[in-house]
Amino acid sequence: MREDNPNWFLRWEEELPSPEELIPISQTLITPHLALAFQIGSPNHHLGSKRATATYHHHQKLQPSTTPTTPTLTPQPMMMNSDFGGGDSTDLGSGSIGGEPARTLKRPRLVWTPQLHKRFVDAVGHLGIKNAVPKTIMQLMSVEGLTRENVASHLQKYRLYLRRMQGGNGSGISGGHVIVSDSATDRLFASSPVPAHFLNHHEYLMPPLEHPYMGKHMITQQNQVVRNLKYEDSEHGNGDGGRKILKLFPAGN
DNA sequence: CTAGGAATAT
DNA sequence: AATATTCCTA
Repeated sequence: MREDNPNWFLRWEEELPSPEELIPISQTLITPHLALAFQIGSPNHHLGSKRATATYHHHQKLQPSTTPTTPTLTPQPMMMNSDFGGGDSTDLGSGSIGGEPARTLKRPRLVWTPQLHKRFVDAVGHLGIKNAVPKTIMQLMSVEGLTRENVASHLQKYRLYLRRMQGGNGSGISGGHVIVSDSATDRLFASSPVPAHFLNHHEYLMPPLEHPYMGKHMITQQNQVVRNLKYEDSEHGNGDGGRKILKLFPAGN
């Protein structure tokens, strides 16, 4: 029962409760509008204590691994499970009531799943260092609902991770495989191969691979669904189903 | 005014 | 620890 067990993930996975068992608690019990109107931040009570078994708020649509037809990304802790017939229609804050999109409503904390992170790394890897900035990354990832801030924050962390790795490890990078993986913090980051550009102190070199998608839809808004991206898929620790356009939560719009 | 990035805050 | 928000600068 160690975390260093290479199978911990699988084991953990098997013990995951069925989705039905963990979706009941949700912030969607209250429509975004009502919540806003009544100034109810979130159904989450802020326990002044320290240890509070975080009750996951809000759920997402299920993502059948064998059915990549529904590339709805799940920001929630749940990856491909066994069989699960398309259980969707769990409209999150899609309260399209009145016609006023529940903007100004606090989005739930984004959970960077390995899948999401993979997209992130892919994007960063394909953009050069020069172009790997929050906005661009966000656009390339084309995850609906993902904000620039989300990416910026993650990018900051990611860079710290890379730095830590350059300094205290010389024989880290070998064709894209890093061997250092210690802190739990690094687990997520370690789940995706690190693009060489960021590790090698390449000052400023690295011809940014132009994507046919880039430069096309330079939308300043994040509510736009961009084109399909073709991502290479290398299965590593996570069982990845399919990837296309990911969707976080049907909030805005 | 927009956006990146480090520093803080939760 | 993981994300979010704030603050400063380009």
